[in-house]
Amino acid sequence: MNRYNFKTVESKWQKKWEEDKIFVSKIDKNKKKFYCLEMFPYPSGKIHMGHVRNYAIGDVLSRYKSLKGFNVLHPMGWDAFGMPAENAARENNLDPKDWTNENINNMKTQLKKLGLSIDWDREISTCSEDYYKHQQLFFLELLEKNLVYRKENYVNWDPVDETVLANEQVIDGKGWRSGAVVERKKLSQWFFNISKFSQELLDGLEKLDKWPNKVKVMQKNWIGKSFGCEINFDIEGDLPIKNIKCFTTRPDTLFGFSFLALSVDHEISKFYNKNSDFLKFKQECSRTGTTEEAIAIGEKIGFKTNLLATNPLNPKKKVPVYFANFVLMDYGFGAIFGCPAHDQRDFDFAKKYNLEINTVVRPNDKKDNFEVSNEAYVGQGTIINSEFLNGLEAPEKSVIETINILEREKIGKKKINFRLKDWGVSRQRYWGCPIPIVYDENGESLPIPKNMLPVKLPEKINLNVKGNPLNSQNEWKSISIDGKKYTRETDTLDTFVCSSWYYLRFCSPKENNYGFTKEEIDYWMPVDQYIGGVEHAILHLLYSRFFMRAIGYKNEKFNIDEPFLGLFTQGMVCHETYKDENNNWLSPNEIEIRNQKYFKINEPNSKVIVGPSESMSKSKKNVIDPENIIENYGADAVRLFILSDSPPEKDVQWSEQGMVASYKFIQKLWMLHNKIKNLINSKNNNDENIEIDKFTNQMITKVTNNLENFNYNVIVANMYETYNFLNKKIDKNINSKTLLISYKKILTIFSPIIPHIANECLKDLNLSNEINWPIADSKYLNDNIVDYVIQINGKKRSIIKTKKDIDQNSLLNITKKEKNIEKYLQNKTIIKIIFVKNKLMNLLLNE
RNA sequence: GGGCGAAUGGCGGAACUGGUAGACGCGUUGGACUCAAAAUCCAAUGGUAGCAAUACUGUGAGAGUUCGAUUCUCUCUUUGCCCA
Repeated sequence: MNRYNFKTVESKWQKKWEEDKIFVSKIDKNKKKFYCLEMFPYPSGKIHMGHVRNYAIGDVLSRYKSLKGFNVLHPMGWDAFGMPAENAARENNLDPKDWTNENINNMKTQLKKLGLSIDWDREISTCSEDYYKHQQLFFLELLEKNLVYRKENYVNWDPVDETVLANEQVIDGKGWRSGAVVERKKLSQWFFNISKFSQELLDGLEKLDKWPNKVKVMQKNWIGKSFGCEINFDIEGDLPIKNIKCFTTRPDTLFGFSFLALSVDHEISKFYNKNSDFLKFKQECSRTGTTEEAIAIGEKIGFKTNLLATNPLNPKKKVPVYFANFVLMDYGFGAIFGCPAHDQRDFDFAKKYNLEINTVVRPNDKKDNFEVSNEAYVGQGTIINSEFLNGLEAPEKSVIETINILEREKIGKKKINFRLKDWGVSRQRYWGCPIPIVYDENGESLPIPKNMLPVKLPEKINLNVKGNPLNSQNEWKSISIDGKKYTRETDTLDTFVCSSWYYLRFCSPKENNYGFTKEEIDYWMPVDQYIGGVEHAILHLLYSRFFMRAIGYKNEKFNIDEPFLGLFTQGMVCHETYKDENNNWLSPNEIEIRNQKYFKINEPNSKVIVGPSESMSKSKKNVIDPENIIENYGADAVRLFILSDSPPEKDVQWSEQGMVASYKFIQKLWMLHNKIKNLINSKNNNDENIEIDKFTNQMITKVTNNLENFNYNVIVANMYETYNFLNKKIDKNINSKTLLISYKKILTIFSPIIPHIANECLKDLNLSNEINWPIADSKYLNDNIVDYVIQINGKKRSIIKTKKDIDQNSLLNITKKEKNIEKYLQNKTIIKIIFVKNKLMNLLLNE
């Protein structure tokens, strides 16, 4: 018997699958389709353990569905545009395209070594012209449908790098790379009108019953529908301003109105553009962040104007108007009415500027003379001090009632507000999809004629310039259309645009005229199971859901609204963290463990501080490279381990010991296989061994259920159980025919997890043809002997093996003779019997 | 601060619709093989008491519903994620 050589076996099968085009998918209308998609990777250079886990999960599902007879689409591609390529290219004086393509080749080789059942014929890369030219056409289509527009917007501007920063690139108000203080700058940018679909995107969530609830809740909160009212406040003062509009969700607290606050970007600010105090104030505001969090924590500051606002419900009352740093132009109308007693931000502001704090809601357990003191009261209660609103239940009834009054008096209007803002898609970067727009000499924008697409990205250009490298490409920038000269748009599209429709492209990867064909998406779409990290729970998924609606908008031929029928979010791969005595991170391969003590390798006196297990990251050095692991232990063992230790939706701890155990288990399977093979070849004709049939059929049921519910870690346990069972039984005399039939089924049900060795074993016994997912035979599922749990007063006292479907009295008679039960029954009477058929009998005795 | 989850041996985790808690793996301990070690194999392994049969106890804490609760309800504690 030879030792199992995973290297030869795995590469043999991977080669065979590729040569036989096993995973190449074609439309087959006689078969039910199954579209399994994992989030495609960014080609950073190497795969990491997170990829291994993600793709292992998807591969198990794909292989299972194939065996079940589905026509499976399981493609892979590359999210290949984006900043890392541009940065890496700049640092190493390379071309982003070369860098990216090299990484793709490298990662593809690595992925192939995992033995994934991927249809590589459908491979796509978002940075290839073949892909982005269709995206440019989509852009123009959306523009025609008025779903794309251009507007001025504030961005985080790094004055040293002369570049726009994403929010997460601003750290403590400074650029992540240059360290320069970030400024707010107004830039003209392109926007997708996602907010047009706010309500639809919210309603669509209801249908997604195969999505994790938490993701739906996150999306719902992100869309942030709120019910309220816009109110027009009359203004008096030294400016030609008659009124200001505010949005509020709490119009019922209007009698507590004590100031009106404006965003520094409010249109009224134009009257203060020459006021140096105001400009100074504005500067100060831009320093405190604009995130909602920064506003909640930060100090509330204001700039007082000479304007007065009138309370529409109480016209005698006039209150000051301020500019304030906690009012955002993005929300409502960039103006709020301040009610300090019932909003904490307003409260902080009022305290600072000595403004009135008028209580208008009391908690239900307080009296009408209740007054807010140390903090705003935002809970439920009853309206007080508000004339005709007094006594209303707040906020439910009082809000509706107040809106009715305001509408009747023509002071305000009911309004639904969404937190979801339009999607800014302009990026001042080179390595992205060019926006197919040109400008005439007046700066008016014009779409590029469709027959002039694609707008190709210029290649091999100098990236070591400040700002967007495309800006200095004068030759590329100038273009003539119908003899007239224009300048190209130099912004490129956010990479989220690329990933908003790639799943359509997988249906028609080679189609040249359009992003997809109707026939192909009608067959394959929607994605039946989408698998990826929860970090994309909001943006990527929301943008994709929007993009389908946008393509389908005013387009009768396209009627997909939800691209992903099922969603599964897998957990992260974690590892312990290590530091030396100087607080420097250490990587796991700088560590050795002896007698449960940690040292630096070859330094027995060194100190290593073991930190908590955290998700693998380069910065903490707690990274395990999949390439080495696959090399040392093989793909089957890695797949087995990465799926074994935790449920797929939860984080998993990487453990070297666990990895070794999985490797050893693969070896043990091979030894068991050889034992089984010998037995089968011995042509043993003993009586059929029912036990093995029973076990196999019950296992089929278990594994099938576990697959359907993503309990992949339990399937690994089922595999060990099966091994333990067979390893024990195999020494006895078993009918070789029965064994062969069961063994084939067993290998089949575990093959999605460990495809190489499973196929090798099947092949070794000439079982390779016609492999289908086995169906459990119900005659083996229902035992005619069952274990009855016998309880006395609710406590388990015995287990009785008996015939199935026995009646209560017969069971009671058997029970009474049971040795361990007799003693409990002495001198007691049974006052009640609870009898659960084929499960349990509980005897209640008097005391 | 708000929303959504989670809490089970030394560790990772099982337990179908309320019905044998701890499957399976890791680790640990003991044994076999070996001159020895590694590897492998066998056995034990929630806690307490006991030679044992067995008994008591036990799923973050406290209550409740129930013949019966890891599972359902309420309160609390800790913790994770998301939004702030």
